[in-house]
Amino acid sequence: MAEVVSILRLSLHDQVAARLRTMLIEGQIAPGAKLNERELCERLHVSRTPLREAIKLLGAEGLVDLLPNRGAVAVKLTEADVINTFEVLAVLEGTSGELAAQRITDAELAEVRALHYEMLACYARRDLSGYYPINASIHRAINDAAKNPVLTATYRSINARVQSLRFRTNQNERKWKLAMKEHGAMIEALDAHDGSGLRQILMEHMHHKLDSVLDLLRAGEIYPAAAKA
Amino acid sequence: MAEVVSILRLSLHDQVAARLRTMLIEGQIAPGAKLNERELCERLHVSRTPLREAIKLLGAEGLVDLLPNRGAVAVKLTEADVINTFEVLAVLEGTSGELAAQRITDAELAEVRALHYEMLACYARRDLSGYYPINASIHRAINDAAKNPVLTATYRSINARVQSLRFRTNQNERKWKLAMKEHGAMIEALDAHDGSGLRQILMEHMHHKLDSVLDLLRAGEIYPAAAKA
DNA sequence: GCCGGCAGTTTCGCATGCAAAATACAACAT
DNA sequence: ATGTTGTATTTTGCATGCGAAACTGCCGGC
Repeated sequence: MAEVVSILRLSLHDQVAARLRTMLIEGQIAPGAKLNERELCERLHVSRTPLREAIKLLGAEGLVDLLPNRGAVAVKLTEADVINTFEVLAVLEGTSGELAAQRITDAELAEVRALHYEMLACYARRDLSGYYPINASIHRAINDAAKNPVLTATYRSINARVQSLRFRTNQNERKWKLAMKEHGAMIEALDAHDGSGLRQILMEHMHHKLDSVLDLLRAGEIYPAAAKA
Repeated sequence: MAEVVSILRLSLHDQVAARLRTMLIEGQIAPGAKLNERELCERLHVSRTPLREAIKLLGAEGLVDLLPNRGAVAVKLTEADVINTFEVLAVLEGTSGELAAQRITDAELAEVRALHYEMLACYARRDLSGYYPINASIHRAINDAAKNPVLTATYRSINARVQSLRFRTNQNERKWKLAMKEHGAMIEALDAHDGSGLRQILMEHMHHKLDSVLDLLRAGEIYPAAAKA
């Protein structure tokens, strides 16, 4: 009945996986919640086969836990999980930076710089909703400049697991200002093609982000009692 | 009719995935080969549903390429793919070492040392088939000592993609000797809890391994014409 | 002689049906 | 009242069926 958008140049299970991923990241499916097949079938207007295939995919991506004969639940990260995940993310992000500083082209650098200024504009206006996507674009651009698809894919996949948390951290003024300072240093390091410098900056940047996320977690704003399913 | 081993405490699609993974890694399914559903169904004595779910999983793991409406093919890594993969692996392995040096317990260290001597014994006898699993155990032990399950899982997953290549590199004497020397340095670094030192050693170790694999690739012993599907 | 279109066959993707496992609930015994 | 057990319902897992897309070989046109 509803508007069935039918750009069927993508296989159904991929579309389903994408929708579920969004729902998980945006918290429409709460952490720890059970993924009921029948219910999701109705909500997404698909049959169980493609849905099950999509769920298997998300399981491999680490967004849901697959319990044998008991279905799937949205992962509920413990504090330790978050710390471990960020530990890996920091390394990957740092590596991206190191390689990007060595391999970035002038055109790419110009684009990163442009995005940087756009982001500063949002910061000046304290426009959070404009800020987020631009910030993400910058990090993606650096990642791309590293010219290593394996690295990019790995980072994306692991990042997706904590994206729902990162999504919700509302910058306080002090941290936001610090982040902007760090971003300025990133541009300088890229300019100088200073790999190890950029590496350091990005790893620190990620550690600060971890702090924000942990604050949020400890405040219990995500879910009251943190215990892994 | 055949002996259907039925330790059905594991879901079928997981068993299928495990078997396929082994077949891919050991080269029973050649790189670039098409995975025919019906054929595999018969060979593995399962129906298409669990098989398809398993294939989706391997797709997410990066062991097969999923072509929409055209099934799946075993990945055929180009030289660039291999280089990119090892670039990431080197970083992850290096990070494992860095963290392990900081976090390893005395008991774990003792075990690594024991494995190290076992490996040296195999080297002295030039016993390759004994050498490989012990070598793998050492790297796994270091990985575990890093106490970061996310890191371990990520490493495992990416490593699986090139495992089939690593499997086949037959050490020449010079490289083998060098590897032993590096392994000695690893133990020293672990002993000294020298994180950045171990990190360096492991990254170099991986780069040497990359060289071996690339030699093999260029010699065309894996597949004649290297071209990604 | 070569290229483009057209059936036949194969292979894939999705829907559905059925059986087994897990869960929920209730009645019973202690 | 509580713990236990037996039963009903839900939910998952696997098999199969059907429609559609892609590959094969062939024929005719240029």
